[in-house]
Amino acid sequence: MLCVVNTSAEELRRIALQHFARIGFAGASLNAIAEEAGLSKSSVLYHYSSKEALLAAAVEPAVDRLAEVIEGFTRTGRGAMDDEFVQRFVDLLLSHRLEVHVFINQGQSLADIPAIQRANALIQRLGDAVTDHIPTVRDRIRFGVALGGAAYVLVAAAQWSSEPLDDLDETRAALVDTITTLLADLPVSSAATA
Amino acid sequence: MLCVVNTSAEELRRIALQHFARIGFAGASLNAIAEEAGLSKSSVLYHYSSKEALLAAAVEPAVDRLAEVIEGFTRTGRGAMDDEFVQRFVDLLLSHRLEVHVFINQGQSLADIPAIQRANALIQRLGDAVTDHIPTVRDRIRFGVALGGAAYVLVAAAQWSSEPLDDLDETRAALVDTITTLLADLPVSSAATA
DNA sequence: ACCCTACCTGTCCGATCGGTCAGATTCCTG
DNA sequence: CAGGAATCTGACCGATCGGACAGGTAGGGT
Repeated sequence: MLCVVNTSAEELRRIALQHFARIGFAGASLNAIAEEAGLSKSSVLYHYSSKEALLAAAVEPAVDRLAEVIEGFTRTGRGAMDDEFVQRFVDLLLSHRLEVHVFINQGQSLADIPAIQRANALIQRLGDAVTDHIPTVRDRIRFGVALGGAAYVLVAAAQWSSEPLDDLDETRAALVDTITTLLADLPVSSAATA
Repeated sequence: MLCVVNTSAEELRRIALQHFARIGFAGASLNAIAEEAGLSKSSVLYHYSSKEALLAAAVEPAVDRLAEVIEGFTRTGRGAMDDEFVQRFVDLLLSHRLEVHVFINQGQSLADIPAIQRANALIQRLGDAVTDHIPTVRDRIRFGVALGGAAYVLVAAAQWSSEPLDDLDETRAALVDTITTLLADLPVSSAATA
């Protein structure tokens, strides 16, 4: 026990996250995860008491970051739809795209897992805040396309392209630019492009 | 055999599609699908020879439509990024959002199924066409956010909201408007907003 | 009446699932 | 060196998976 953070546990978390994102939580098997990590299924269940615990450990850091971002948005009210929120959101996607992909696409079927439940509540809160501030269907869809599309692009890039993020800074800038463009006309984003 | 299209088979297709979209193909069980349809697992395997065949039947019509839309886009070349393509795409999403959700999010893990393979090839072809016509990373991401975001919004609406599409016409108009806005600056869409 | 087809079912099978447990191995610490 | 915690493993369990198979039932055409 020399390491502060166990290397096997951390590698398992990484591999498991890829499996959960690729074939879904229900479809992923502890055996396959263990095999890719060079361990046995028993060793996986030694580091994480259950499959659900493994999922929780895999997504929890991302949920914490999401909580910070969304809380920073809802706390300051409607004036918060500025460049800072967009940049925080894009950075969250860039550093935790697999986790976001998991609780975006499997959030409903995994609602009984506390960590996922927390993520669902956060997204729900963001949606409610948007619904309150943005009255028209058009603007609400614009908001959804902006944030959802950004999330999709990163996941799709990871799926269909061999080298998705070779130019990370340019990708980040392009995402911020795109979202800002879509949110510029929204009533809630008076200071967006200023 | 009075019906031209078997009612049980069609209802199974519908229910199975919901299960595949919600918990993934690997996680969905024939038992659960059969139970929701009021049948036994054996009856499911009578109408569809295997689980994969059920998936293929569930997504195949949507893949056919996708082929038409993408073929119409790539055939006419770069000038095709007009309102007509956007409208066709939005209509495809509105009428087949569950199917699109399936082969967008599980296309890689289900690549050995012919129908999914066909969908993957189509999306790949669309991506290649975009990559050829759109040189800069910024514009490519803009394109991905537009189409991916539109797909995401409909799926997310189905997941988080109880009544997602009460105002279908307005939703359609808003999606077309949003995508057109994002694609207006792209070099390939000279006739987009004209 | 007959059969034939469509439709549905229960039973059984091998494989795999997540999870438990007892024991082996390693490795730091005193 | 001794000992104890940390790590890892194989054997095993009940449950469930997709699928094969034989049989049962209802209806329509001859």
